[in-house]
Amino acid sequence: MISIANTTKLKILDAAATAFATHGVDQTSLDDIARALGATKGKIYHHFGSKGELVCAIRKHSVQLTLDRVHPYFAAEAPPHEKFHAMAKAHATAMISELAYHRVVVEEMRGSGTGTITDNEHNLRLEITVLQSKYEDMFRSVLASGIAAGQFRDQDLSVTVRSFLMMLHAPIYWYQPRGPQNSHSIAMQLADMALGAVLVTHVKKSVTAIVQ
Amino acid sequence: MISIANTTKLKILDAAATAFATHGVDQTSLDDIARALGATKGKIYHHFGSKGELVCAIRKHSVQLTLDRVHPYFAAEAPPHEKFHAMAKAHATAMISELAYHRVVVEEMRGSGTGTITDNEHNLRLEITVLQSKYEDMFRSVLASGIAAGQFRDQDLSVTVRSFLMMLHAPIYWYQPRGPQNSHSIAMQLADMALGAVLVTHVKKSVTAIVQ
DNA sequence: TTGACAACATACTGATGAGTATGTTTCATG
DNA sequence: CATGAAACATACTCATCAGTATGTTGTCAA
Repeated sequence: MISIANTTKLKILDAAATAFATHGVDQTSLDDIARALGATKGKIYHHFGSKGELVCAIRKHSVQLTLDRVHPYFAAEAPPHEKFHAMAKAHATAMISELAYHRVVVEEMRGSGTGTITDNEHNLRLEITVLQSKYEDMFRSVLASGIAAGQFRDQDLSVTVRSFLMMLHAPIYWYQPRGPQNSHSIAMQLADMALGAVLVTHVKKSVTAIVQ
Repeated sequence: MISIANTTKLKILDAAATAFATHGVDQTSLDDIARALGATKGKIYHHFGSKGELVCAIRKHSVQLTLDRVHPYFAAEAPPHEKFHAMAKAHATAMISELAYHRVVVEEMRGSGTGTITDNEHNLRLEITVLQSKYEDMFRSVLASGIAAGQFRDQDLSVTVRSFLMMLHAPIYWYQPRGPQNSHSIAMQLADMALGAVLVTHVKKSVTAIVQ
Protein backbone atom coordinates (compact mmCIF):
# COMPACT_ATOMS: atom_id res chain seq x y z
CA MET A 1 0.00 0.00 0.00
CA ILE A 2 2.86 2.35 0.88
CA SER A 3 4.52 1.26 -2.33
CA ILE A 4 1.51 2.40 -4.31
CA ALA A 5 1.31 5.72 -2.53
CA ASN A 6 4.58 6.44 -4.32
CA THR A 7 3.74 8.57 -7.33
CA THR A 8 6.72 7.55 -9.45
CA LYS A 9 6.06 3.86 -8.96
CA LEU A 10 2.44 4.34 -9.88
CA LYS A 11 3.37 6.13 -13.08
CA ILE A 12 5.65 3.28 -14.03
CA LEU A 13 2.91 0.80 -13.19
CA ASP A 14 0.39 2.67 -15.33
CA ALA A 15 2.70 2.87 -18.32
CA ALA A 16 3.66 -0.78 -17.96
CA ALA A 17 0.07 -1.93 -17.61
CA THR A 18 -0.97 0.02 -20.68
CA ALA A 19 1.89 -1.35 -22.77
CA PHE A 20 1.46 -4.91 -21.51
CA ALA A 21 -2.28 -4.79 -22.13
CA THR A 22 -1.82 -3.48 -25.65
CA HIS A 23 0.98 -5.64 -27.01
CA GLY A 24 1.23 -8.47 -24.53
CA VAL A 25 3.75 -8.89 -21.73
CA ASP A 26 6.30 -10.88 -23.70
CA GLN A 27 6.13 -8.59 -26.71
CA THR A 28 6.80 -5.54 -24.56
CA SER A 29 10.39 -4.77 -23.60
CA LEU A 30 11.34 -2.67 -20.62
CA ASP A 31 12.87 -0.25 -23.11
CA ASP A 32 9.42 0.17 -24.64
CA ILE A 33 7.92 1.03 -21.27
CA ALA A 34 10.80 3.38 -20.47
CA ARG A 35 10.29 5.15 -23.79
CA ALA A 36 6.59 5.58 -23.01
CA LEU A 37 7.68 7.18 -19.77
CA GLY A 38 10.17 9.46 -21.47
CA ALA A 39 12.90 7.74 -19.50
CA THR A 40 15.24 4.74 -19.66
CA LYS A 41 15.45 1.26 -18.20
CA GLY A 42 17.46 2.59 -15.29
CA LYS A 43 14.39 4.26 -13.88
CA ILE A 44 12.39 1.05 -13.93
CA TYR A 45 15.15 -1.10 -12.45
CA HIS A 46 15.63 1.44 -9.69
CA HIS A 47 12.05 0.83 -8.53
CA PHE A 48 11.47 -2.79 -9.48
CA GLY A 49 13.87 -5.69 -9.20
CA SER A 50 12.93 -7.38 -12.44
CA LYS A 51 10.35 -7.52 -15.18
CA GLY A 52 8.62 -10.31 -13.29
CA GLU A 53 8.28 -8.14 -10.19
CA LEU A 54 6.79 -5.38 -12.32
CA VAL A 55 4.18 -7.79 -13.68
CA CYS A 56 3.42 -9.04 -10.18
CA ALA A 57 3.00 -5.50 -8.91
CA ILE A 58 0.46 -4.86 -11.65
CA ARG A 59 -1.38 -8.07 -10.83
CA LYS A 60 -1.53 -7.26 -7.13
CA HIS A 61 -2.74 -3.77 -7.85
CA SER A 62 -5.44 -5.18 -10.11
CA VAL A 63 -6.74 -7.56 -7.47
CA GLN A 64 -6.66 -4.82 -4.86
CA LEU A 65 -8.60 -2.43 -7.09
CA THR A 66 -11.26 -5.03 -7.74
CA LEU A 67 -11.50 -5.95 -4.09
CA ASP A 68 -11.92 -2.30 -3.11
CA ARG A 69 -14.84 -1.94 -5.49
CA VAL A 70 -16.62 -5.15 -4.55
CA HIS A 71 -16.10 -5.42 -0.80
CA PRO A 72 -18.51 -2.62 0.21
CA TYR A 73 -21.40 -4.52 -1.37
CA PHE A 74 -20.29 -7.70 0.33
CA ALA A 75 -20.21 -5.98 3.71
CA ALA A 76 -23.62 -4.37 3.25
CA GLU A 77 -26.80 -5.99 4.49
CA ALA A 78 -28.95 -7.45 1.71
CA PRO A 79 -30.60 -10.70 0.57
CA PRO A 80 -28.23 -13.04 -1.29
CA HIS A 81 -29.51 -12.39 -4.79
CA GLU A 82 -29.31 -8.62 -4.41
CA LYS A 83 -25.91 -8.77 -2.79
CA PHE A 84 -24.62 -11.09 -5.49
CA HIS A 85 -25.95 -8.87 -8.25
CA ALA A 86 -24.36 -5.78 -6.76
CA MET A 87 -21.02 -7.54 -6.32
CA ALA A 88 -21.08 -8.89 -9.85
CA LYS A 89 -21.86 -5.47 -11.25
CA ALA A 90 -19.04 -3.93 -9.23
CA HIS A 91 -16.66 -6.56 -10.54
CA ALA A 92 -17.65 -5.93 -14.15
CA THR A 93 -17.34 -2.21 -13.59
CA ALA A 94 -13.84 -2.72 -12.25
CA MET A 95 -12.85 -4.69 -15.35
CA ILE A 96 -14.03 -1.90 -17.60
CA SER A 97 -12.70 0.96 -15.50
CA GLU A 98 -9.12 -0.24 -15.09
CA LEU A 99 -8.98 -2.33 -18.24
CA ALA A 100 -5.20 -2.38 -18.69
CA TYR A 101 -4.40 -3.74 -15.24
CA HIS A 102 -6.95 -6.52 -15.41
CA ARG A 103 -5.87 -7.56 -18.90
CA VAL A 104 -2.41 -8.27 -17.58
CA VAL A 105 -3.88 -10.47 -14.86
CA VAL A 106 -5.86 -12.53 -17.32
CA GLU A 107 -2.88 -12.92 -19.61
CA GLU A 108 -0.79 -14.25 -16.75
CA MET A 109 -3.50 -16.60 -15.53
CA ARG A 110 -1.96 -19.53 -17.39
CA GLY A 111 0.64 -19.67 -14.65
CA SER A 112 4.17 -19.61 -16.07
CA GLY A 113 5.71 -16.15 -16.31
CA THR A 114 9.41 -15.49 -16.78
CA GLY A 115 12.06 -18.11 -16.24
CA THR A 116 14.03 -16.53 -13.42
CA ILE A 117 12.05 -15.79 -10.27
CA THR A 118 13.50 -13.51 -7.60
CA ASP A 119 12.67 -13.94 -3.92
CA ASN A 120 10.78 -10.68 -3.95
CA GLU A 121 8.70 -11.88 -6.88
CA HIS A 122 7.99 -15.15 -5.14
CA ASN A 123 6.63 -13.33 -2.12
CA LEU A 124 4.51 -11.10 -4.30
CA ARG A 125 3.03 -14.17 -5.97
CA LEU A 126 2.08 -15.60 -2.60
CA GLU A 127 0.44 -12.34 -1.56
CA ILE A 128 -1.51 -12.27 -4.80
CA THR A 129 -2.70 -15.83 -4.30
CA VAL A 130 -3.88 -14.98 -0.79
CA LEU A 131 -5.70 -11.88 -2.02
CA GLN A 132 -7.39 -13.80 -4.80
CA SER A 133 -8.48 -16.51 -2.42
CA LYS A 134 -9.99 -13.97 -0.09
CA TYR A 135 -11.74 -12.38 -3.02
CA GLU A 136 -13.24 -15.65 -4.23
CA ASP A 137 -14.27 -16.49 -0.69
CA MET A 138 -16.52 -13.45 -0.59
CA PHE A 139 -18.47 -14.78 -3.55
CA ARG A 140 -18.38 -18.29 -2.14
CA SER A 141 -19.95 -17.00 1.04
CA VAL A 142 -22.77 -15.20 -0.74
CA LEU A 143 -23.41 -18.22 -2.95
CA ALA A 144 -23.62 -20.47 0.10
CA SER A 145 -26.20 -18.14 1.65
CA GLY A 146 -28.23 -18.12 -1.53
CA ILE A 147 -28.16 -21.88 -1.80
CA ALA A 148 -29.22 -22.20 1.84
CA ALA A 149 -32.09 -19.82 1.13
CA GLY A 150 -33.18 -21.98 -1.80
CA GLN A 151 -32.64 -19.17 -4.29
CA PHE A 152 -29.44 -20.42 -5.87
CA ARG A 153 -28.95 -23.74 -7.56
CA ASP A 154 -27.11 -26.26 -5.42
CA GLN A 155 -23.99 -27.05 -7.42
CA ASP A 156 -20.20 -27.22 -7.05
CA LEU A 157 -19.12 -23.91 -5.53
CA SER A 158 -15.58 -23.87 -6.93
CA VAL A 159 -16.76 -24.47 -10.46
CA THR A 160 -19.48 -21.89 -10.05
CA VAL A 161 -17.25 -19.11 -8.77
CA ARG A 162 -14.52 -19.63 -11.33
CA SER A 163 -17.04 -19.84 -14.13
CA PHE A 164 -19.12 -16.73 -13.63
CA LEU A 165 -16.02 -14.75 -12.74
CA MET A 166 -14.68 -15.69 -16.17
CA MET A 167 -17.89 -14.35 -17.65
CA LEU A 168 -17.48 -11.10 -15.77
CA HIS A 169 -13.95 -10.89 -17.16
CA ALA A 170 -15.29 -10.90 -20.69
CA PRO A 171 -15.09 -7.13 -21.34
CA ILE A 172 -11.34 -7.40 -21.05
CA TYR A 173 -11.26 -9.02 -24.45
CA TRP A 174 -13.47 -6.70 -26.43
CA TYR A 175 -14.40 -3.55 -24.54
CA GLN A 176 -13.24 -0.36 -26.16
CA PRO A 177 -13.64 2.95 -24.33
CA ARG A 178 -15.02 4.51 -27.51
CA GLY A 179 -17.52 1.70 -28.10
CA PRO A 180 -21.20 2.29 -28.70
CA GLN A 181 -22.32 0.96 -25.33
CA ASN A 182 -21.62 2.79 -22.17
CA SER A 183 -19.84 0.94 -19.45
CA HIS A 184 -22.81 1.04 -17.10
CA SER A 185 -25.22 -0.86 -19.33
CA ILE A 186 -22.60 -3.50 -20.08
CA ALA A 187 -21.82 -4.01 -16.41
CA MET A 188 -25.53 -4.27 -15.70
CA GLN A 189 -26.09 -6.87 -18.39
CA LEU A 190 -23.15 -8.93 -17.17
CA ALA A 191 -24.44 -8.79 -13.61
CA ASP A 192 -27.87 -9.89 -14.81
CA MET A 193 -26.32 -12.83 -16.63
CA ALA A 194 -24.17 -13.80 -13.67
CA LEU A 195 -27.17 -13.76 -11.38
CA GLY A 196 -29.14 -15.86 -13.86
CA ALA A 197 -26.27 -18.32 -13.99
CA VAL A 198 -26.56 -19.08 -10.29
CA LEU A 199 -30.31 -18.74 -9.71
CA VAL A 200 -32.59 -21.75 -9.64
CA THR A 201 -33.51 -22.18 -13.29
CA HIS A 202 -37.10 -21.68 -14.28
CA VAL A 203 -37.91 -22.28 -17.96
CA LYS A 204 -40.97 -20.45 -19.16
CA LYS A 205 -43.20 -22.31 -21.59
CA SER A 206 -42.34 -21.01 -25.02
CA VAL A 207 -44.92 -18.62 -26.42
CA THR A 208 -44.72 -20.24 -29.82
CA ALA A 209 -45.15 -23.63 -28.18
CA ILE A 210 -48.38 -22.46 -26.62
CA VAL A 211 -49.58 -21.02 -29.90
CA GLN A 212 -48.91 -24.27 -31.65
CA MET B 1 -8.72 -30.35 -44.00
CA ILE B 2 -6.31 -32.15 -46.30
CA SER B 3 -3.49 -30.65 -44.30
CA ILE B 4 -4.82 -32.22 -41.15
CA ALA B 5 -5.24 -35.61 -42.77
CA ASN B 6 -1.43 -35.58 -42.83
CA THR B 7 -0.25 -37.67 -39.91
CA THR B 8 3.13 -35.99 -39.51
CA LYS B 9 1.63 -32.52 -39.45
CA LEU B 10 -0.90 -33.62 -36.87
CA LYS B 11 1.82 -35.03 -34.63
CA ILE B 12 3.68 -31.74 -34.81
CA LEU B 13 0.46 -29.88 -34.06
CA ASP B 14 -0.24 -32.08 -31.04
CA ALA B 15 3.24 -31.66 -29.63
CA ALA B 16 3.17 -27.92 -30.23
CA ALA B 17 -0.26 -27.50 -28.69
CA THR B 18 0.77 -29.43 -25.61
CA ALA B 19 3.96 -27.43 -25.16
CA PHE B 20 2.28 -24.09 -25.86
CA ALA B 21 -0.56 -24.89 -23.48
CA THR B 22 1.85 -25.89 -20.72
CA HIS B 23 4.49 -23.16 -20.83
CA GLY B 24 2.91 -20.49 -22.99
CA VAL B 25 3.57 -19.74 -26.65
CA ASP B 26 6.32 -17.19 -26.10
CA GLN B 27 8.13 -19.29 -23.53
CA THR B 28 8.20 -22.28 -25.87
CA SER B 29 10.91 -22.41 -28.52
CA LEU B 30 10.63 -24.45 -31.68
CA ASP B 31 13.62 -26.39 -30.40
CA ASP B 32 11.56 -27.38 -27.38
CA ILE B 33 8.78 -28.70 -29.57
CA ALA B 34 11.26 -30.49 -31.81
CA ARG B 35 12.83 -32.14 -28.78
CA ALA B 36 9.40 -33.32 -27.63
CA LEU B 37 9.01 -34.86 -31.07
CA GLY B 38 12.41 -36.53 -30.95
CA ALA B 39 13.43 -34.43 -33.92
CA THR B 40 14.90 -31.02 -34.79
CA LYS B 41 13.65 -27.66 -35.99
CA GLY B 42 14.18 -28.73 -39.57
CA LYS B 43 11.20 -31.03 -39.36
CA ILE B 44 8.90 -28.28 -38.17
CA TYR B 45 10.09 -25.74 -40.71
CA HIS B 46 9.61 -28.29 -43.46
CA HIS B 47 5.89 -28.45 -42.66
CA PHE B 48 5.16 -24.94 -41.38
CA GLY B 49 6.48 -21.66 -42.70
CA SER B 50 6.97 -19.99 -39.35
CA LYS B 51 6.14 -20.18 -35.67
CA GLY B 52 3.20 -17.90 -36.33
CA GLU B 53 1.79 -20.27 -38.92
CA LEU B 54 2.10 -23.12 -36.46
CA VAL B 55 0.13 -21.20 -33.88
CA CYS B 56 -2.50 -20.31 -36.46
CA ALA B 57 -2.81 -23.94 -37.52
CA ILE B 58 -3.46 -24.87 -33.91
CA ARG B 59 -6.04 -22.13 -33.56
CA LYS B 60 -7.86 -23.16 -36.71
CA HIS B 61 -7.85 -26.78 -35.65
CA SER B 62 -9.28 -25.77 -32.28
CA VAL B 63 -12.15 -23.83 -33.80
CA GLN B 64 -12.86 -26.64 -36.24
CA LEU B 65 -12.93 -29.23 -33.47
CA THR B 66 -15.36 -27.15 -31.45
CA LEU B 67 -17.56 -26.49 -34.45
CA ASP B 68 -17.70 -30.20 -35.25
CA ARG B 69 -18.92 -30.97 -31.76
CA VAL B 70 -21.51 -28.21 -31.53
CA HIS B 71 -22.99 -28.05 -35.02
CA PRO B 72 -25.01 -31.30 -34.84
CA TYR B 73 -27.01 -29.91 -31.94
CA PHE B 74 -27.54 -26.67 -33.79
CA ALA B 75 -28.83 -28.51 -36.86
CA ALA B 76 -31.18 -30.70 -34.84
CA GLU B 77 -34.80 -29.78 -34.25
CA ALA B 78 -35.52 -28.61 -30.70
CA PRO B 79 -36.96 -25.68 -28.74
CA PRO B 80 -34.46 -22.84 -28.20
CA HIS B 81 -33.71 -23.53 -24.56
CA GLU B 82 -33.00 -27.21 -25.17
CA LYS B 83 -30.95 -26.51 -28.26
CA PHE B 84 -28.96 -23.86 -26.45
CA HIS B 85 -28.29 -26.12 -23.50
CA ALA B 86 -27.09 -28.94 -25.74
CA MET B 87 -24.82 -26.62 -27.70
CA ALA B 88 -23.38 -25.11 -24.54
CA LYS B 89 -22.68 -28.52 -23.12
CA ALA B 90 -21.01 -29.61 -26.34
CA HIS B 91 -18.83 -26.51 -26.25
CA ALA B 92 -17.77 -27.12 -22.69
CA THR B 93 -17.07 -30.76 -23.50
CA ALA B 94 -14.87 -29.66 -26.38
CA MET B 95 -12.87 -27.38 -24.09
CA ILE B 96 -12.22 -30.21 -21.68
CA SER B 97 -11.58 -32.88 -24.30
CA GLU B 98 -8.99 -31.05 -26.39
CA LEU B 99 -7.69 -28.81 -23.63
CA ALA B 100 -4.28 -28.02 -25.11
CA TYR B 101 -5.58 -26.71 -28.44
CA HIS B 102 -8.17 -24.46 -26.89
CA ARG B 103 -5.73 -23.06 -24.35
CA VAL B 104 -3.59 -21.76 -27.19
CA VAL B 105 -6.62 -20.04 -28.70
CA VAL B 106 -7.46 -18.25 -25.48
CA GLU B 107 -3.86 -17.18 -24.97
CA GLU B 108 -3.78 -15.64 -28.43
CA MET B 109 -7.14 -13.92 -28.02
CA ARG B 110 -5.51 -10.66 -27.06
CA GLY B 111 -4.63 -10.20 -30.73
CA SER B 112 -0.92 -9.52 -31.18
CA GLY B 113 1.15 -12.59 -32.00
CA THR B 114 4.66 -12.48 -33.46
CA GLY B 115 6.07 -9.41 -35.14
CA THR B 116 6.65 -10.76 -38.63
CA ILE B 117 3.55 -12.07 -40.41
CA THR B 118 3.88 -14.18 -43.55
CA ASP B 119 1.24 -14.14 -46.31
CA ASN B 120 0.29 -17.68 -45.45
CA GLU B 121 -0.23 -16.72 -41.83
CA HIS B 122 -2.31 -13.75 -42.83
CA ASN B 123 -4.65 -15.96 -44.85
CA LEU B 124 -4.91 -18.42 -41.99
CA ARG B 125 -5.90 -15.60 -39.68
CA LEU B 126 -8.67 -14.56 -42.05
CA GLU B 127 -9.94 -18.13 -42.28
CA ILE B 128 -9.97 -18.38 -38.50
CA THR B 129 -11.89 -15.13 -38.17
CA VAL B 130 -14.49 -16.39 -40.65
CA LEU B 131 -14.82 -19.70 -38.83
CA GLN B 132 -15.21 -17.98 -35.48
CA SER B 133 -17.85 -15.65 -36.87
CA LYS B 134 -19.82 -18.57 -38.26
CA TYR B 135 -19.53 -20.28 -34.93
CA GLU B 136 -20.81 -17.29 -32.98
CA ASP B 137 -23.60 -16.85 -35.50
CA MET B 138 -24.98 -20.26 -34.60
CA PHE B 139 -25.41 -19.17 -31.01
CA ARG B 140 -26.69 -15.77 -32.08
CA SER B 141 -29.37 -17.50 -34.12
CA VAL B 142 -30.53 -19.72 -31.28
CA LEU B 143 -30.54 -16.76 -28.90
CA ALA B 144 -32.68 -14.75 -31.31
CA SER B 145 -35.19 -17.59 -31.49
CA GLY B 146 -35.31 -17.86 -27.73
CA ILE B 147 -35.85 -14.12 -27.36
CA ALA B 148 -38.60 -14.19 -29.96
CA ALA B 149 -40.22 -17.03 -28.04
CA GLY B 150 -40.09 -14.98 -24.87
CA GLN B 151 -37.88 -17.50 -23.10
CA PHE B 152 -34.61 -15.58 -23.25
CA ARG B 153 -33.99 -12.14 -21.87
CA ASP B 154 -33.97 -9.44 -24.51
CA GLN B 155 -30.49 -7.96 -24.30
CA ASP B 156 -27.49 -7.11 -26.48
CA LEU B 157 -26.70 -10.23 -28.50
CA SER B 158 -23.01 -9.52 -29.04
CA VAL B 159 -22.36 -8.97 -25.38
CA THR B 160 -24.39 -12.04 -24.51
CA VAL B 161 -22.61 -14.41 -26.89
CA ARG B 162 -19.12 -13.26 -25.98
CA SER B 163 -19.91 -13.38 -22.29
CA PHE B 164 -21.33 -16.84 -21.84
CA LEU B 165 -18.77 -18.24 -24.27
CA MET B 166 -16.11 -16.90 -21.92
CA MET B 167 -17.82 -18.74 -19.10
CA LEU B 168 -17.80 -21.95 -21.11
CA HIS B 169 -14.07 -21.41 -21.67
CA ALA B 170 -13.46 -21.46 -17.95
CA PRO B 171 -12.25 -25.09 -17.66
CA ILE B 172 -9.26 -24.12 -19.77
CA TYR B 173 -7.83 -22.34 -16.77
CA TRP B 174 -8.27 -24.94 -14.10
CA TYR B 175 -9.41 -28.30 -15.43
CA GLN B 176 -7.01 -31.13 -14.74
CA PRO B 177 -7.63 -34.55 -16.29
CA ARG B 178 -6.95 -36.18 -12.91
CA GLY B 179 -9.27 -33.84 -11.05
CA PRO B 180 -11.98 -35.06 -8.69
CA GLN B 181 -14.84 -34.16 -10.99
CA ASN B 182 -15.47 -36.02 -14.18
CA SER B 183 -15.68 -33.99 -17.34
CA HIS B 184 -19.33 -34.80 -17.91
CA SER B 185 -20.62 -33.28 -14.69
CA ILE B 186 -18.55 -30.15 -15.20
CA ALA B 187 -19.80 -29.69 -18.74
CA MET B 188 -23.34 -30.17 -17.49
CA GLN B 189 -22.99 -27.58 -14.77
CA LEU B 190 -21.48 -25.06 -17.17
CA ALA B 191 -24.32 -25.64 -19.62
CA ASP B 192 -26.84 -25.14 -16.82
CA MET B 193 -25.19 -21.87 -15.87
CA ALA B 194 -25.01 -20.67 -19.44
CA LEU B 195 -28.70 -21.39 -19.94
CA GLY B 196 -29.54 -19.58 -16.71
CA ALA B 197 -27.51 -16.61 -17.90
CA VAL B 198 -29.72 -16.11 -20.93
CA LEU B 199 -33.11 -17.18 -19.59
CA VAL B 200 -35.66 -14.66 -18.34
CA THR B 201 -34.71 -14.24 -14.70
CA HIS B 202 -37.15 -15.33 -12.07
CA VAL B 203 -36.12 -14.72 -8.45
CA LYS B 204 -37.77 -17.02 -5.96
CA LYS B 205 -38.77 -15.51 -2.66
CA SER B 206 -36.12 -16.43 -0.15
CA VAL B 207 -37.17 -19.16 2.27
CA THR B 208 -35.55 -17.36 5.17
CA ALA B 209 -37.30 -14.17 4.14
CA ILE B 210 -40.64 -15.95 4.40
CA VAL B 211 -39.75 -17.42 7.78
CA GLN B 212 -38.85 -14.01 9.09
C1' DT C 1 20.81 -46.71 -62.04
C1' DT C 2 20.12 -42.58 -61.90
C1' DG C 3 18.34 -38.38 -61.02
C1' DA C 4 15.07 -35.86 -58.67
C1' DC C 5 12.52 -34.57 -55.01
C1' DA C 6 10.52 -35.12 -50.38
C1' DA C 7 11.81 -35.26 -45.68
C1' DC C 8 14.44 -34.32 -42.67
C1' DA C 9 19.33 -33.09 -39.74
C1' DT C 10 23.20 -29.89 -38.81
C1' DA C 11 25.33 -25.73 -38.26
C1' DC C 12 25.19 -21.25 -38.68
C1' DT C 13 23.49 -15.90 -38.39
C1' DG C 14 21.38 -12.04 -36.55
C1' DA C 15 18.40 -9.53 -33.79
C1' DT C 16 16.30 -8.81 -29.63
C1' DG C 17 16.03 -7.86 -24.97
C1' DA C 18 16.87 -8.81 -19.77
C1' DG C 19 19.99 -7.69 -16.62
C1' DT C 20 24.37 -5.13 -14.95
C1' DA C 21 28.12 -2.02 -14.13
C1' DT C 22 29.18 2.39 -13.90
C1' DG C 23 28.59 7.12 -14.51
C1' DT C 24 26.02 11.67 -13.42
C1' DT C 25 22.87 14.83 -11.15
C1' DT C 26 20.07 16.50 -7.56
C1' DC C 27 19.20 17.35 -2.89
C1' DA C 28 18.92 17.00 2.05
C1' DT C 29 21.68 17.14 6.14
C1' DG C 30 25.30 17.69 9.32
C1' DC D 1 30.35 23.63 1.88
C1' DA D 2 31.22 18.80 2.06
C1' DT D 3 29.13 14.33 1.67
C1' DG D 4 26.43 10.79 1.10
C1' DA D 5 22.55 8.69 -0.84
C1' DA D 6 18.51 8.64 -3.78
C1' DA D 7 17.18 8.83 -8.51
C1' DC D 8 18.11 8.27 -12.46
C1' DA D 9 21.08 7.88 -17.52
C1' DT D 10 24.51 5.48 -20.45
C1' DA D 11 26.77 1.82 -22.23
C1' DC D 12 27.75 -2.38 -22.05
C1' DT D 13 27.23 -8.09 -21.71
C1' DC D 14 25.31 -12.29 -22.72
C1' DA D 15 21.95 -15.74 -23.49
C1' DT D 16 18.11 -16.97 -26.21
C1' DC D 17 15.74 -18.11 -30.31
C1' DA D 18 13.54 -17.43 -35.05
C1' DG D 19 14.93 -18.04 -39.28
C1' DT D 20 18.28 -19.77 -43.02
C1' DA D 21 21.67 -22.15 -45.67
C1' DT D 22 23.32 -26.32 -46.64
C1' DG D 23 24.16 -31.19 -46.09
C1' DT D 24 22.28 -36.08 -45.84
C1' DT D 25 19.18 -39.97 -46.59
C1' DG D 26 15.44 -42.55 -48.44
C1' DT D 27 12.27 -43.44 -52.13
C1' DC D 28 10.13 -43.72 -56.45
C1' DA D 29 9.53 -43.10 -61.19
C1' DA D 30 11.48 -43.20 -65.80
